[in-house]
Amino acid sequence: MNLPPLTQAFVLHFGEMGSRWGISRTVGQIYALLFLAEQPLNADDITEKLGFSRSNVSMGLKELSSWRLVKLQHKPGDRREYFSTPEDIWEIVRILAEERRKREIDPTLSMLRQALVETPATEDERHAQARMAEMHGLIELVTRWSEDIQKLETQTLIQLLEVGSKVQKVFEIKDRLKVVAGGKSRRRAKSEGPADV
Amino acid sequence: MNLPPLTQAFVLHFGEMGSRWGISRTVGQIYALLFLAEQPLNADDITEKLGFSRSNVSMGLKELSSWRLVKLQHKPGDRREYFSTPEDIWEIVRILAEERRKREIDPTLSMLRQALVETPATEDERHAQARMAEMHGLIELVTRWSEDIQKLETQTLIQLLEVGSKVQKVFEIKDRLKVVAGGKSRRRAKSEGPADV
DNA sequence: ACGAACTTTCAGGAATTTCTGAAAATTAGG
DNA sequence: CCTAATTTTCAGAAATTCCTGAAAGTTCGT
Repeated sequence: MNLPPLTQAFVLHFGEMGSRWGISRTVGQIYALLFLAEQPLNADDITEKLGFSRSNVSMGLKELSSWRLVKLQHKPGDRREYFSTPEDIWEIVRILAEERRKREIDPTLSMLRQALVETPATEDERHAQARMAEMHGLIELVTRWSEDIQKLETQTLIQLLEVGSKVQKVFEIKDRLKVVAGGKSRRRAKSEGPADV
Repeated sequence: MNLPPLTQAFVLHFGEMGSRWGISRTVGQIYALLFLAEQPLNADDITEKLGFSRSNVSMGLKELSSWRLVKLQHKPGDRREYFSTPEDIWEIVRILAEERRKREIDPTLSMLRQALVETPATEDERHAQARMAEMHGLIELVTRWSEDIQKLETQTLIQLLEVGSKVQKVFEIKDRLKVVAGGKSRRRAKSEGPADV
Protein backbone atom coordinates (compact mmCIF):
# COMPACT_ATOMS: atom_id res chain seq x y z
CA MET A 1 0.00 0.00 0.00
CA ASN A 2 1.36 3.29 -1.15
CA LEU A 3 -0.52 6.12 0.51
CA PRO A 4 0.12 9.20 2.63
CA PRO A 5 -0.54 8.48 6.32
CA LEU A 6 -3.85 10.33 6.75
CA THR A 7 -5.34 8.67 3.73
CA GLN A 8 -4.01 5.30 4.74
CA ALA A 9 -5.65 5.39 8.17
CA PHE A 10 -8.98 6.25 6.61
CA VAL A 11 -8.72 3.61 3.90
CA LEU A 12 -7.80 0.88 6.34
CA HIS A 13 -10.60 1.85 8.68
CA PHE A 14 -13.20 1.64 5.94
CA GLY A 15 -11.80 -1.62 4.78
CA GLU A 16 -12.53 -3.07 8.20
CA MET A 17 -15.91 -1.38 8.41
CA GLY A 18 -16.77 -2.69 5.00
CA SER A 19 -16.24 -6.24 6.08
CA ARG A 20 -18.65 -5.72 8.98
CA TRP A 21 -21.20 -4.76 6.40
CA GLY A 22 -21.94 -6.90 3.42
CA ILE A 23 -19.02 -5.62 1.34
CA SER A 24 -15.50 -7.02 1.26
CA ARG A 25 -12.47 -5.33 2.72
CA THR A 26 -11.16 -4.55 -0.75
CA VAL A 27 -14.34 -2.90 -1.92
CA GLY A 28 -14.41 -0.80 1.22
CA GLN A 29 -10.86 0.34 0.63
CA ILE A 30 -11.47 1.20 -2.99
CA TYR A 31 -14.45 3.28 -2.04
CA ALA A 32 -12.61 5.05 0.75
CA LEU A 33 -9.79 5.92 -1.61
CA LEU A 34 -12.14 7.33 -4.22
CA PHE A 35 -14.03 9.26 -1.60
CA LEU A 36 -10.89 11.09 -0.53
CA ALA A 37 -9.43 11.65 -3.97
CA GLU A 38 -9.60 15.13 -5.42
CA GLN A 39 -9.36 13.82 -8.97
CA PRO A 40 -11.07 10.77 -10.47
CA LEU A 41 -8.82 7.69 -10.48
CA ASN A 42 -8.45 4.89 -12.99
CA ALA A 43 -8.16 1.22 -12.16
CA ASP A 44 -4.38 1.22 -12.43
CA ASP A 45 -4.05 4.14 -10.04
CA ILE A 46 -6.10 2.17 -7.55
CA THR A 47 -4.15 -1.03 -8.11
CA GLU A 48 -0.93 0.80 -7.51
CA LYS A 49 -2.09 2.71 -4.43
CA LEU A 50 -3.84 -0.17 -2.68
CA GLY A 51 -1.55 -2.95 -3.84
CA PHE A 52 -3.93 -5.69 -4.79
CA SER A 53 -4.47 -7.35 -8.11
CA ARG A 54 -5.82 -5.59 -11.12
CA SER A 55 -8.65 -8.09 -11.45
CA ASN A 56 -9.69 -7.57 -7.87
CA VAL A 57 -9.93 -3.84 -8.51
CA SER A 58 -12.03 -4.52 -11.56
CA MET A 59 -14.45 -6.66 -9.57
CA GLY A 60 -14.57 -4.10 -6.79
CA LEU A 61 -15.39 -1.27 -9.15
CA LYS A 62 -18.06 -3.40 -10.75
CA GLU A 63 -19.67 -3.98 -7.38
CA LEU A 64 -19.49 -0.31 -6.48
CA SER A 65 -21.11 0.55 -9.80
CA SER A 66 -23.92 -1.86 -9.13
CA TRP A 67 -24.53 0.10 -5.94
CA ARG A 68 -24.36 3.35 -7.95
CA LEU A 69 -21.70 4.51 -5.52
CA VAL A 70 -19.14 5.48 -8.14
CA LYS A 71 -19.44 7.60 -11.22
CA LEU A 72 -17.60 6.65 -14.38
CA GLN A 73 -16.06 9.31 -16.56
CA HIS A 74 -13.60 9.64 -19.42
CA LYS A 75 -10.76 12.03 -19.95
CA PRO A 76 -10.24 13.38 -23.45
CA GLY A 77 -7.38 11.62 -25.20
CA ASP A 78 -7.23 8.83 -22.61
CA ARG A 79 -8.95 5.56 -23.18
CA ARG A 80 -8.94 4.50 -19.55
CA GLU A 81 -12.00 4.77 -17.35
CA TYR A 82 -11.87 7.15 -14.42
CA PHE A 83 -13.93 6.71 -11.29
CA SER A 84 -15.11 9.15 -8.65
CA THR A 85 -17.69 9.51 -5.90
CA PRO A 86 -20.37 12.19 -5.81
CA GLU A 87 -19.14 15.53 -4.49
CA ASP A 88 -22.13 16.02 -2.25
CA ILE A 89 -21.81 13.63 0.62
CA TRP A 90 -25.57 13.78 1.28
CA GLU A 91 -26.10 12.49 -2.19
CA ILE A 92 -24.06 9.47 -1.21
CA VAL A 93 -26.31 8.88 1.78
CA ARG A 94 -29.37 9.10 -0.44
CA ILE A 95 -28.01 6.58 -2.89
CA LEU A 96 -27.02 4.18 -0.13
CA ALA A 97 -30.46 4.40 1.44
CA GLU A 98 -32.17 3.74 -1.88
CA GLU A 99 -30.03 0.78 -2.75
CA ARG A 100 -30.39 -0.78 0.64
CA ARG A 101 -34.10 -0.38 0.39
CA LYS A 102 -34.12 -2.13 -2.95
CA ARG A 103 -31.94 -4.99 -1.79
CA GLU A 104 -33.04 -5.52 1.78
CA ILE A 105 -36.24 -3.74 2.67
CA ASP A 106 -38.31 -4.55 -0.38
CA PRO A 107 -37.69 -8.30 -0.31
CA THR A 108 -38.38 -8.32 3.42
CA LEU A 109 -41.65 -6.46 2.98
CA SER A 110 -42.79 -8.83 0.29
CA MET A 111 -41.94 -11.85 2.42
CA LEU A 112 -43.92 -10.32 5.27
CA ARG A 113 -46.91 -9.48 3.08
CA GLN A 114 -46.96 -13.01 1.81
CA ALA A 115 -46.95 -14.33 5.36
CA LEU A 116 -49.72 -11.95 6.39
CA VAL A 117 -52.23 -13.24 3.86
CA GLU A 118 -51.83 -16.87 4.94
CA THR A 119 -54.27 -18.32 7.44
CA PRO A 120 -52.47 -19.34 10.64
CA ALA A 121 -53.05 -22.98 11.54
CA THR A 122 -52.23 -22.85 15.23
CA GLU A 123 -52.15 -20.44 18.11
CA ASP A 124 -48.35 -20.22 17.72
CA GLU A 125 -48.68 -19.24 14.10
CA ARG A 126 -51.34 -16.70 14.99
CA HIS A 127 -48.93 -15.02 17.35
CA ALA A 128 -46.07 -15.22 14.88
CA GLN A 129 -48.25 -13.56 12.30
CA ALA A 130 -49.15 -10.77 14.69
CA ARG A 131 -45.46 -10.18 15.33
CA MET A 132 -44.81 -10.03 11.61
CA ALA A 133 -47.64 -7.52 11.25
CA GLU A 134 -45.93 -5.31 13.82
CA MET A 135 -42.65 -5.54 11.99
CA HIS A 136 -44.33 -4.85 8.68
CA GLY A 137 -45.93 -1.73 10.07
CA LEU A 138 -42.69 -0.48 11.50
CA ILE A 139 -40.76 -0.99 8.30
CA GLU A 140 -43.45 0.66 6.22
CA LEU A 141 -43.55 3.65 8.49
CA VAL A 142 -39.81 4.14 8.54
CA THR A 143 -39.50 3.55 4.81
CA ARG A 144 -42.20 6.07 3.97
CA TRP A 145 -40.60 8.59 6.25
CA SER A 146 -37.24 8.08 4.68
CA GLU A 147 -38.53 8.30 1.11
CA ASP A 148 -40.30 11.45 2.09
CA ILE A 149 -37.25 12.98 3.67
CA GLN A 150 -35.02 12.07 0.74
CA LYS A 151 -36.88 14.39 -1.55
CA LEU A 152 -35.78 17.42 0.43
CA GLU A 153 -32.94 19.58 -0.71
CA THR A 154 -29.73 19.01 1.15
CA GLN A 155 -29.99 22.31 2.99
CA THR A 156 -33.54 21.72 4.12
CA LEU A 157 -32.67 18.24 5.28
CA ILE A 158 -29.81 19.54 7.37
CA GLN A 159 -32.10 22.13 8.92
CA LEU A 160 -34.61 19.43 9.78
CA LEU A 161 -31.98 17.22 11.37
CA GLU A 162 -30.66 20.13 13.35
CA VAL A 163 -33.93 20.83 15.08
CA GLY A 164 -34.23 17.11 15.84
CA SER A 165 -36.94 16.18 18.25
CA LYS A 166 -37.57 19.79 19.17
CA VAL A 167 -40.18 19.63 16.47
CA GLN A 168 -42.22 17.80 19.03
CA LYS A 169 -42.83 21.12 20.74
CA VAL A 170 -44.61 22.37 17.66
CA PHE A 171 -47.15 19.58 17.93
CA GLU A 172 -47.72 20.21 21.56
CA ILE A 173 -48.44 23.85 20.86
CA LYS A 174 -50.61 23.03 17.88
CA ASP A 175 -52.70 20.59 19.91
CA ARG A 176 -53.05 22.98 22.79
CA LEU A 177 -54.30 25.68 20.46
CA LYS A 178 -56.89 23.36 19.01
CA VAL A 179 -58.11 22.43 22.45
CA VAL A 180 -58.37 26.05 23.51
CA ALA A 181 -60.21 26.94 20.34
CA GLY A 182 -62.67 24.13 21.06
CA GLY A 183 -62.19 22.67 17.57
CA LYS A 184 -62.15 18.96 16.73
CA SER A 185 -59.08 18.28 18.86
CA ARG A 186 -57.17 15.26 17.66
CA ARG A 187 -56.64 13.03 20.68
CA ARG A 188 -52.96 12.69 21.45
CA ALA A 189 -52.13 9.03 21.82
CA LYS A 190 -50.56 8.61 25.22
CA SER A 191 -51.01 4.94 26.03
CA GLU A 192 -48.01 2.71 26.49
CA GLY A 193 -48.28 -0.94 25.51
CA PRO A 194 -47.67 -2.46 22.07
CA ALA A 195 -47.84 0.03 19.24
CA ASP A 196 -50.72 -0.62 16.89
CA VAL A 197 -48.56 -0.07 13.85
CA MET B 1 -35.54 -27.64 10.87
CA ASN B 2 -38.78 -28.27 12.64
CA LEU B 3 -41.06 -25.27 12.29
CA PRO B 4 -44.53 -24.37 11.05
CA PRO B 5 -44.39 -22.92 7.52
CA LEU B 6 -45.02 -19.23 8.32
CA THR B 7 -42.37 -19.21 10.97
CA GLN B 8 -39.94 -21.10 8.79
CA ALA B 9 -40.17 -18.61 5.94
CA PHE B 10 -39.47 -15.75 8.32
CA VAL B 11 -36.59 -17.52 10.04
CA LEU B 12 -34.91 -18.45 6.78
CA HIS B 13 -35.30 -14.94 5.45
CA PHE B 14 -33.66 -13.40 8.48
CA GLY B 15 -30.93 -15.96 8.33
CA GLU B 16 -30.03 -14.72 4.86
CA MET B 17 -30.44 -11.10 5.83
CA GLY B 18 -28.23 -11.63 8.84
CA SER B 19 -25.41 -12.86 6.69
CA ARG B 20 -25.62 -9.68 4.59
CA TRP B 21 -25.08 -7.78 7.77
CA GLY B 22 -22.27 -8.56 10.13
CA ILE B 23 -24.03 -11.46 11.85
CA SER B 24 -23.96 -15.11 10.84
CA ARG B 25 -26.87 -16.99 9.36
CA THR B 26 -27.34 -18.96 12.57
CA VAL B 27 -27.49 -15.90 14.76
CA GLY B 28 -30.03 -14.34 12.43
CA GLN B 29 -32.19 -17.43 12.60
CA ILE B 30 -32.02 -17.66 16.36
CA TYR B 31 -33.08 -14.07 16.68
CA ALA B 32 -35.91 -14.45 14.20
CA LEU B 33 -37.20 -17.46 16.09
CA LEU B 34 -37.13 -15.66 19.41
CA PHE B 35 -38.76 -12.61 17.90
CA LEU B 36 -41.76 -14.67 16.78
CA ALA B 37 -42.05 -16.84 19.86
CA GLU B 38 -44.88 -16.11 22.26
CA GLN B 39 -43.05 -17.72 25.16
CA PRO B 40 -39.36 -17.47 26.05
CA LEU B 41 -37.33 -20.39 24.70
CA ASN B 42 -34.38 -22.26 26.16
CA ALA B 43 -31.30 -23.34 24.27
CA ASP B 44 -32.56 -26.86 23.76
CA ASP B 45 -35.83 -25.65 22.30
CA ILE B 46 -33.84 -23.61 19.81
CA THR B 47 -31.48 -26.47 19.00
CA GLU B 48 -34.41 -28.72 18.34
CA LYS B 49 -36.38 -26.23 16.23
CA LEU B 50 -33.50 -24.97 14.11
CA GLY B 51 -31.52 -28.18 13.93
CA PHE B 52 -27.99 -27.07 14.52
CA SER B 53 -25.59 -27.99 17.23
CA ARG B 54 -26.10 -27.12 20.83
CA SER B 55 -22.77 -25.34 21.00
CA ASN B 56 -23.62 -23.21 18.03
CA VAL B 57 -26.81 -22.11 19.75
CA SER B 58 -24.82 -21.27 22.83
CA MET B 59 -22.42 -19.09 20.85
CA GLY B 60 -25.29 -17.46 19.01
CA LEU B 61 -27.10 -16.57 22.21
CA LYS B 62 -23.91 -15.20 23.62
CA GLU B 63 -23.50 -12.93 20.64
CA LEU B 64 -27.11 -11.78 20.82
CA SER B 65 -26.65 -11.01 24.50
CA SER B 66 -23.60 -8.93 23.75
CA TRP B 67 -25.85 -6.90 21.44
CA ARG B 68 -28.44 -6.71 24.24
CA LEU B 69 -30.95 -8.11 21.77
CA VAL B 70 -32.18 -10.93 23.98
CA LYS B 71 -33.38 -10.93 27.54
CA LEU B 72 -32.51 -13.78 29.84
CA GLN B 73 -35.04 -15.08 32.34
CA HIS B 74 -35.59 -18.08 34.60
CA LYS B 75 -38.65 -20.18 35.21
CA PRO B 76 -39.32 -21.28 38.78
CA GLY B 77 -38.31 -24.89 39.33
CA ASP B 78 -36.39 -25.08 36.04
CA ARG B 79 -32.68 -24.60 35.95
CA ARG B 80 -32.47 -23.84 32.27
CA GLU B 81 -32.14 -20.31 30.94
CA TYR B 82 -34.96 -18.89 28.85
CA PHE B 83 -34.48 -16.23 26.20
CA SER B 84 -36.83 -13.70 24.69
CA THR B 85 -36.83 -10.44 22.74
CA PRO B 86 -38.38 -7.19 23.97
CA GLU B 87 -42.14 -6.99 23.44
CA ASP B 88 -41.98 -3.47 22.08
CA ILE B 89 -40.48 -3.62 18.62
CA TRP B 90 -39.45 0.03 18.82
CA GLU B 91 -37.38 -0.83 21.82
CA ILE B 92 -35.52 -3.29 19.61
CA VAL B 93 -34.81 -0.55 17.11
CA ARG B 94 -33.49 1.68 19.87
CA ILE B 95 -31.16 -0.99 21.17
CA LEU B 96 -29.88 -1.80 17.70
CA ALA B 97 -29.20 1.85 16.98
CA GLU B 98 -27.31 2.28 20.24
CA GLU B 99 -25.18 -0.78 19.77
CA ARG B 100 -24.32 0.06 16.22
CA ARG B 101 -23.33 3.51 17.32
CA LYS B 102 -21.04 2.06 19.94
CA ARG B 103 -19.44 -0.43 17.59
CA GLU B 104 -19.29 1.45 14.33
CA ILE B 105 -19.97 5.14 14.65
CA ASP B 106 -17.88 5.92 17.71
CA PRO B 107 -14.68 4.28 16.43
CA THR B 108 -15.17 5.99 13.09
CA LEU B 109 -15.63 9.37 14.70
CA SER B 110 -12.53 8.96 16.78
CA MET B 111 -10.49 7.93 13.74
CA LEU B 112 -11.77 11.01 11.93
CA ARG B 113 -11.04 13.35 14.84
CA GLN B 114 -7.55 12.00 15.02
CA ALA B 115 -7.06 12.65 11.32
CA LEU B 116 -8.47 16.15 11.61
CA VAL B 117 -5.90 17.34 14.12
CA GLU B 118 -2.94 16.24 11.99
CA THR B 119 -1.28 18.77 9.73
CA PRO B 120 -1.59 17.77 6.08
CA ALA B 121 1.74 17.52 4.31
CA THR B 122 0.59 17.87 0.73
CA GLU B 123 -2.25 19.30 -1.29
CA ASP B 124 -3.70 15.80 -1.66
CA GLU B 125 -3.74 15.33 2.06
CA ARG B 126 -5.30 18.73 2.53
CA HIS B 127 -8.17 17.71 0.30
CA ALA B 128 -8.47 14.32 1.96
CA GLN B 129 -8.72 16.05 5.30
CA ALA B 130 -11.44 18.37 4.04
CA ARG B 131 -13.39 15.34 2.86
CA MET B 132 -13.01 13.73 6.25
CA ALA B 133 -14.25 16.93 7.89
CA GLU B 134 -17.38 16.73 5.76
CA MET B 135 -17.95 13.14 6.74
CA HIS B 136 -17.33 13.92 10.38
CA GLY B 137 -19.89 16.69 10.29
CA LEU B 138 -22.47 14.49 8.65
CA ILE B 139 -22.04 11.68 11.10
CA GLU B 140 -22.18 14.00 14.08
CA LEU B 141 -25.34 15.62 12.81
CA VAL B 142 -27.11 12.34 12.14
CA THR B 143 -25.94 10.83 15.41
CA ARG B 144 -27.12 13.78 17.45
CA TRP B 145 -30.45 13.71 15.69
CA SER B 146 -30.84 10.04 16.35
CA GLU B 147 -29.87 10.29 20.02
CA ASP B 148 -32.33 13.10 20.36
CA ILE B 149 -35.13 11.18 18.70
CA GLN B 150 -34.49 8.06 20.73
CA LYS B 151 -35.48 9.77 23.92
CA LEU B 152 -39.04 10.22 22.72
CA GLU B 153 -41.80 7.91 23.83
CA THR B 154 -42.75 5.33 21.27
CA GLN B 155 -46.06 7.04 20.54
CA THR B 156 -44.51 10.44 20.02
CA LEU B 157 -41.86 8.97 17.76
CA ILE B 158 -44.47 7.31 15.60
CA GLN B 159 -46.34 10.59 15.35
CA LEU B 160 -43.20 12.35 14.27
CA LEU B 161 -42.39 9.76 11.62
CA GLU B 162 -45.92 9.95 10.33
CA VAL B 163 -45.75 13.62 9.53
CA GLY B 164 -42.41 13.05 7.82
CA SER B 165 -41.09 15.96 5.86
CA LYS B 166 -44.37 17.81 6.14
CA VAL B 167 -42.75 19.40 9.15
CA GLN B 168 -40.88 21.44 6.62
CA LYS B 169 -44.07 23.43 6.04
CA VAL B 170 -44.02 24.58 9.62
CA PHE B 171 -40.65 26.19 9.09
CA GLU B 172 -41.71 27.86 5.92
CA ILE B 173 -44.70 29.35 7.63
CA LYS B 174 -42.70 30.36 10.66
CA ASP B 175 -40.08 32.09 8.53
CA ARG B 176 -42.67 33.85 6.46
CA LEU B 177 -44.33 35.18 9.56
CA LYS B 178 -41.07 36.52 10.85
CA VAL B 179 -40.37 38.26 7.58
CA VAL B 180 -43.82 39.81 7.50
CA ALA B 181 -43.48 40.93 11.08
CA GLY B 182 -40.16 42.52 10.21
CA GLY B 183 -38.41 40.73 13.09
CA LYS B 184 -34.84 39.41 13.00
CA SER B 185 -35.58 36.89 10.23
CA ARG B 186 -33.17 34.00 10.26
CA ARG B 187 -31.79 33.72 6.74
CA ARG B 188 -32.81 30.45 5.15
CA ALA B 189 -29.75 28.83 3.66
CA LYS B 190 -30.52 28.16 0.03
CA SER B 191 -27.13 27.79 -1.59
CA GLU B 192 -26.18 24.55 -3.27
CA GLY B 193 -22.53 23.51 -3.27
CA PRO B 194 -20.71 21.56 -0.58
CA ALA B 195 -22.48 21.59 2.73
CA ASP B 196 -20.53 23.36 5.43
CA VAL B 197 -21.31 20.64 7.90
C1' DA C 1 -9.73 -5.61 -40.10
C1' DC C 2 -5.54 -5.47 -37.22
C1' DG C 3 -3.15 -4.56 -33.15
C1' DA C 4 -2.45 -2.13 -28.97
C1' DA C 5 -4.57 -0.57 -24.85
C1' DC C 6 -7.47 -1.55 -21.65
C1' DT C 7 -11.18 -4.34 -19.08
C1' DT C 8 -13.59 -8.45 -17.67
C1' DT C 9 -14.15 -13.23 -16.63
C1' DC C 10 -13.34 -17.24 -14.16
C1' DA C 11 -11.16 -21.51 -12.21
C1' DG C 12 -9.03 -22.66 -8.46
C1' DG C 13 -5.92 -21.53 -4.39
C1' DA C 14 -5.76 -18.71 -0.05
C1' DA C 15 -7.86 -16.74 3.74
C1' DT C 16 -11.62 -16.20 6.69
C1' DT C 17 -15.69 -17.45 8.94
C1' DT C 18 -18.85 -20.68 10.66
C1' DC C 19 -20.07 -24.87 12.86
C1' DT C 20 -19.39 -29.11 15.44
C1' DG C 21 -18.30 -32.62 18.99
C1' DA C 22 -15.78 -33.51 22.86
C1' DA C 23 -14.24 -31.93 27.00
C1' DA C 24 -14.19 -28.58 30.64
C1' DA C 25 -16.60 -25.46 33.56
C1' DT C 26 -20.44 -23.93 36.25
C1' DT C 27 -24.33 -24.31 39.21
C1' DA C 28 -28.14 -25.96 42.15
C1' DG C 29 -29.84 -29.32 45.10
C1' DG C 30 -29.17 -33.03 48.18
C1' DC D 1 -18.77 -31.54 49.04
C1' DC D 2 -20.82 -34.61 45.40
C1' DT D 3 -23.60 -35.35 41.60
C1' DA D 4 -26.26 -34.49 37.80
C1' DA D 5 -28.11 -30.95 34.90
C1' DT D 6 -26.85 -27.40 32.11
C1' DT D 7 -23.82 -24.12 29.76
C1' DT D 8 -19.39 -22.73 27.80
C1' DT D 9 -15.07 -23.29 25.55
C1' DC D 10 -12.19 -24.49 21.92
C1' DA D 11 -9.51 -27.16 18.38
C1' DG D 12 -10.08 -28.37 14.14
C1' DA D 13 -13.42 -29.77 10.16
C1' DA D 14 -16.56 -27.78 6.83
C1' DA D 15 -18.31 -24.10 4.32
C1' DT D 16 -17.99 -19.75 2.44
C1' DT D 17 -15.88 -15.77 0.71
C1' DC D 18 -12.09 -13.45 -1.22
C1' DC D 19 -8.33 -12.84 -4.30
C1' DT D 20 -5.22 -13.87 -8.06
C1' DG D 21 -3.12 -14.90 -12.59
C1' DA D 22 -4.03 -16.30 -16.97
C1' DA D 23 -6.83 -16.01 -20.69
C1' DA D 24 -10.55 -14.09 -23.19
C1' DG D 25 -13.12 -10.05 -24.43
C1' DT D 26 -13.82 -5.25 -25.90
C1' DT D 27 -12.84 -0.96 -28.04
C1' DC D 28 -10.53 2.49 -30.54
C1' DG D 29 -7.27 4.38 -33.79
C1' DT D 30 -5.15 3.56 -37.96
